[in-house]
Amino acid sequence: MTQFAFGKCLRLLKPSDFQAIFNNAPLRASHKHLLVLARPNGLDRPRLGLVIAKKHIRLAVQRNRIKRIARESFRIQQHKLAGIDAIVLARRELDHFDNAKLQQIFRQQWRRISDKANKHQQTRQQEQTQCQNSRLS
RNA sequence: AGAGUCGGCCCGGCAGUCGCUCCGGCGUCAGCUGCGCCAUUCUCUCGAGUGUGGCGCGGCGCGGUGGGGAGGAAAGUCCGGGCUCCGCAGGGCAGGGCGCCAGGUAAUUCCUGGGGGGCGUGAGCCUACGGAAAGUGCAACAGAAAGUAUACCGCCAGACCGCCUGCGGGAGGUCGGGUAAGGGUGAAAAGGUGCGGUAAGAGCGCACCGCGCAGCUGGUAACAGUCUGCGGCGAUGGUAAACCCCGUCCGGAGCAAGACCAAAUAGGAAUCCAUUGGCGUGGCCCGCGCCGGAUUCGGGUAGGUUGCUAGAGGUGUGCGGUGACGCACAUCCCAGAUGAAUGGCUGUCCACGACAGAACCCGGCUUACAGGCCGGCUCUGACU
RNA sequence: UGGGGUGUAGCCAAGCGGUAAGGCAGCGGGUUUUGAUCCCGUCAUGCGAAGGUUCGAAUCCUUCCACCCCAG
Repeated sequence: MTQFAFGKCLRLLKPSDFQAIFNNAPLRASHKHLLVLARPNGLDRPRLGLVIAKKHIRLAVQRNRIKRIARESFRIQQHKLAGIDAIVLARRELDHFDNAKLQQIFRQQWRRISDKANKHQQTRQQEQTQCQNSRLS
């Protein structure tokens, strides 16, 4: 089952990678205890970054747990998110959910991101075709 | 059996499946890259540069495979070290820590053993426990008086004043005295109990207890004593987590320390000479560095590599020691990430799983915490 | 991860061994026809929490808790 691997090429590794998404994130999915920012990266694979602040999630054990669940969920869903860079930001009280509930929340957010990504791509294609049409006419 | 106390150990187990990270070894048809050799193209200053191809070796990546992968507190950062840089970490001042004694240790404010004091029937537990006769200070309010102690009420005899009288004296007032037994205040008022003593009282005297000083004995010492002698004890009140004194220890920063490779960008950097002045450096001074002159060419931001885990290491046995611990031998290698791994899901078993996540490494302390296992000892009850 | 700092009423704060100033806000009353101004009074069960030293602690000591700042 090699297609579900989650190596270093599927993660955001540099501060510049993170900064690029914070500066321009056309795809957003918000939840009461969670925020996902994303943008197309022009690659054939998705990449994930995690920002779990100590200010919001106090205990290191809880921060680790949230990161594990987020990565696991991303790993399962990676084929629906191809070509997208995503950052997950934790908000306050995200550690109040158990593992099953967290997985459910993440699955929901990934679906919303992939839907928006498809729509975004369509609109861009439409814009391009419109441009071409207008130029033709 | 119940209650208690001290010490040691464990931190869900098993199976399946999908992942992460490090290490070893294997493969690599195709991918990226370094080095060497060979062949060859072009250039010319004719033995160098450049391009292409082949072979070999290596690295990255990829694919199998084997193995390792959080804690007793990984936490708080309260102490102590190692390590690294600041020239050496040296002298003085300032500042700070510690504080019964002896030992252990790399070191400590830690640990072990001992002493004093307190708690408990006991096993045991707790203990910032040097000095107040070096000096300075503090004690609000209350109280007569709060440190060279003190006379408010009271008690006592005396002198004087007038009053009553059964002429013995009695009650009252004033005056200057005696007194620390009694009352009252306070957190605290300066030995206790008893007998004697006295005008009333008082270590004023005596007995016992307590206290102080000196000696002797025991102990390395702290200290102890049915020991001896001396002192009536207003000697020497409390407070040093008040200043302080005495003894003892401490240079400063911290792996984001530091070292190396290096796009970009800027014009400086290194060595030697000079040491008056200016600037800088750990809190300050001594000290040290820079600014000046001469000579020589490299410098180091993004990013990467390293530091980075074999250590005051674990386990076992023997020996020394009351013990902390030390010595010897054998044996084992047991996380090393870096946008940051050590996990998800399913099934199953049970005592239904607490507190909680390594970030340079150790030794302690403190705080959080569901439960389980083992051993020593004490008390109470029953039976033999 | 390392280094440093701060907690006193709803807010801003002084005090740093002897019964917690002051200002703003709030509440009650007075002045005024009413309001503003002004005047008077009131508001901390105890100084982030728990122990300890002391006769006495916001203050001194110890251990915790919360918040903030600095360094890639």
